[in-house]
Amino acid sequence: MALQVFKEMVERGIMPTLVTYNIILKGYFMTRQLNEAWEFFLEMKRRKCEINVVTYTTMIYGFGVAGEVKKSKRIFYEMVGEGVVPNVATYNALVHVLCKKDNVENAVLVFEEMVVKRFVPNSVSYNAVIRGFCHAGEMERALRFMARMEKEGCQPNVQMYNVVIWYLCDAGDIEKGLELFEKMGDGSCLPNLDTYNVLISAIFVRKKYEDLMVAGKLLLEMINRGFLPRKFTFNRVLNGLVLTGNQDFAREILSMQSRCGRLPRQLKL
DNA sequence: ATAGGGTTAG
Repeated sequence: MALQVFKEMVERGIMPTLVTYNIILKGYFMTRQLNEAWEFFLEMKRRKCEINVVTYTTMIYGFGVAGEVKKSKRIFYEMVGEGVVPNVATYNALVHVLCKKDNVENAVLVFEEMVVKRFVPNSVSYNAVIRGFCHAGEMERALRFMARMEKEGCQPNVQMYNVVIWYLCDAGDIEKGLELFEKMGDGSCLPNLDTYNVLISAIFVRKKYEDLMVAGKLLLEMINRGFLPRKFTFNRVLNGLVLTGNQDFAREILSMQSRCGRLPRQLKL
């Protein structure tokens, strides 16, 4: 369809620019037509297009996410050889690809190479590596990178916090998850509904009686901050409190219902 | 102008 329009453009004498070509190239990757993408790239070269950093970044990312890491790397080096200078987006694409389809160690090498070459990593760069560490179960290094990110003036966003908190809890370390959660409170990044759901759910995965008061505290806090818990979450925490002998706390949370318009229907105490 | 991130919970 896009190609149809492209043809029409040419027929009507509108000359496609490099931007046109780059968009079409990305289209091939989005429809997983790798061979067509490669052929189109060669055609661009044949037509003496001034292939730029966007073209190469599209190629590196496109082949990489499709699992063709070697090709991705080869294109990166070819680009440098052709005198096209990579930028932060190019490095980010490669780092992302290595995290997802290769391994974190190689991704970190590229990340550090980027820093050595005086490129300033941005939140996208940190996001990729931190997720890579989480996925590899390297939570200590994920946390260290998060600290480094902040030190460099990149404030992690809620989604970033949620991911790391989730992986910490998933590794059974709810304490570390809560620690990170507390850090959000005094920063410029406030927890959202997902943050609370992730933490409360983790408490029910671990099933420790002592944790239930924490779950209750979180539920109360989220309601106070205007986040509406799902019926499932609400009932489950209240049930848990009752079963662990914390009726008073359960009642206190229930009394919130009068103040908040439409809390989920409560259970009978 | 076009490229790089993101879903984690019953």
